[in-house]
Amino acid sequence: MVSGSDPLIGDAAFGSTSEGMPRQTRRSLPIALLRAREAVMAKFRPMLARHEMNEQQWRVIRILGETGELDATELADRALVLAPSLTRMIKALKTRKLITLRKDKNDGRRILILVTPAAKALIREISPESAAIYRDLEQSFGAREMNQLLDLLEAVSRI
Amino acid sequence: MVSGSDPLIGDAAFGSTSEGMPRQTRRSLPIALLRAREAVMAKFRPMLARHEMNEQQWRVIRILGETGELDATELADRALVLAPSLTRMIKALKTRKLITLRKDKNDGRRILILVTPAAKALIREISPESAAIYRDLEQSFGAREMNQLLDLLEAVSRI
DNA sequence: AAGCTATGATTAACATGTTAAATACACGCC
DNA sequence: GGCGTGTATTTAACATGTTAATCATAGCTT
Repeated sequence: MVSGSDPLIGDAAFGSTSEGMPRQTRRSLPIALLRAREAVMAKFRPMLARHEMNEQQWRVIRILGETGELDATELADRALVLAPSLTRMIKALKTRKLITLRKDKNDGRRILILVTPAAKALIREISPESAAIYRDLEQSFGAREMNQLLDLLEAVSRI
Repeated sequence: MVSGSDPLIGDAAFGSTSEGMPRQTRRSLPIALLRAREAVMAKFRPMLARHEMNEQQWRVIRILGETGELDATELADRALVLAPSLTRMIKALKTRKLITLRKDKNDGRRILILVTPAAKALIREISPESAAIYRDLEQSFGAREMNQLLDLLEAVSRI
C-alpha cells in the first residue's frame, strides 16, 4: 500500500516521449502552451493595463480595427472569445464608446459591430508600444525560432 | 479621412516578420498560442467532463498525485493557477473529498495539501484515457514536431 | 400561411482569471 | 518582549471561461 504522501509511481497520464522516459508535467503540451502564453502575456499586460484594456478587449478592438464591421459570431471566432463573453464585452465597450452597433438589415438576428474613431485613436496609441514589446521578444527569442514556433503552433491548431 | 467601416491600414501592432510583411493577427504569437491551446484542449475536455473535472482541477489533482503533499503557493506555481483561484478550488475539492488539508507545523501561515485515496483512484481512471488522447495527438502531429514544439515553448517560457 | 428546423444572440449559473486589499503568521532588529 | 517588514493565504470585486437553456429570426417544407 502507498502511504498518504507518496506520489503515484511514474506518470502514465500523458504518454511517453520517443526516448521512452515517463513524461513530466513540464513536458505536457497543454501545460507547455499555458506556461508559454503566460510568459508572453506578462510582457504585454502592464502596457495594456495603462490603457485600461485587458487582453481580450484588445484582441476584439484590434480585430475590428483591422477588419472593419463584423457580426458577433465572426468577431468571436476571430478574437477567440466565446459568444457569452463577447455579449458582455460588447456592453462594456459600447459604454466606453469604443464600438457602435447596428442590426443587419438582411438578417435580423445578426448585429454588426464597428469601432468608433475614439477606438481607432486608441489602437494607434497602443500599436507602437505593442510592436516594441514584440520586437524585444523576437530579438531575445530569435526571429528564426519565432517563425518556427509560429509554424508549429499553426500546424497544431489545424489538428 | 477614413470612413467608418474602413479597416486601419496595415498592422503595426505586432511588428513585422523577417520577410518584412505586415503581421496578420494569425501570425501573432499570443493569438497563435491561444489558438493552439484551444485546439489541444478541445481533445481533452470532453473526457475530463465525463469525470466531472475541468482542466484546472485536473492539473491540480494530477500534480498533487505526482508530487505528494505540497503547500498552496508551490501547488499554485506548478499548476499555473493564481492563488485566489486555488483558494476557491481547494474548497470545492475538499468538499468532494479529493484532498485533505493540514497546517504546516513549522510555519503556521502555510497549509499543506494532500490527495485522498479517492483522488488517486480517479487519477488512475483518467490517466490512461488522457494518455490515449495524447498518443493520438502525437501521432497526427508527429513525434518529432511535438518535441520540437515543446522545446520552443520551453525556451519562450524562460524569456 | 403554418409549422419545422437551424442559426445568431442573449441569459443564467457557476468556475476561473485578475488585481488589490486584508489577515495572519514569521522573522529580524531594537 | 515589542515593532516593523516580509510572506502565505484569504477575501473582495469585477471580468472572462464554460455549458446549457432561452429567445428571436431565417429559411425551408408542406
